[in-house]
Amino acid sequence: MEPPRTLSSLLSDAGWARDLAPAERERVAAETIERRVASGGYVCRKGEPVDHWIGVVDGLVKMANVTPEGKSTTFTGVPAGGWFGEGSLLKDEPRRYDIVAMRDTRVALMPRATFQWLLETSLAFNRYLLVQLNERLGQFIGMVETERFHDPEGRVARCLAMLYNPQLSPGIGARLEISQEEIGLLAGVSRQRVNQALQALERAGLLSVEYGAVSVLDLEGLRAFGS
DNA sequence: TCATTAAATTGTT
DNA sequence: AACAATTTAATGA
Repeated sequence: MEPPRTLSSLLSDAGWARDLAPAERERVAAETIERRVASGGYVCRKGEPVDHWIGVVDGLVKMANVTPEGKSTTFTGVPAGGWFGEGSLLKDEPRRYDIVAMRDTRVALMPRATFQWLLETSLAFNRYLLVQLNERLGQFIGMVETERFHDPEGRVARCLAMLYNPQLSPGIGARLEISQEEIGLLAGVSRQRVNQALQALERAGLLSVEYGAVSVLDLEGLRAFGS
């Protein structure tokens, strides 16, 4: 049923690659490499120089920051089909966050030079980055101005709305492969609470829960839930 | 292909 | 946190 996720499918499904000429697409594919990261491993670490724009071919990663005392704060997750790191790449600064694989994951590494070249030549690429930056900004503003942090339903709803973004991953269907435990790690909620919250959100008609996955039925409803 | 088993995930307490 | 129930994946005949 589900086609296997590959580097080439990630590149062909990506919204920013749609308008590329065949030759341009070939160049991107030739210069982008794939790397496996075991569950719990670092894709990249805070403070490292930024040499790549990174896409998630398969799996799930989280952007997090750990204090020396070991307390970790997770900012957001990136599912298969998502790209990240453009902020540090554009500003030419060291990596600001740790990127940790939440399960066995394959990532695509696009060299800085390729990124720059796309930035200068592709309108679709610029549009994609604009939408992505704006989308993130909106989500973080929502997090700041909302008081709903404390109830699990709001946190889970917000977390899923951030993960499932069809605007950034047009090829992705409504189905989001993620376990309730992983949602708990991202939302900062216990797995049990995630379970309860998902059932409540399902009753509200916003999503449907499946084994090892959830299907988003009403993205706007999810976003509005925490506000 | 089917039956059995192990592993992962879910739902409840 | 612990437990049972359910689903999926793996194995071998």
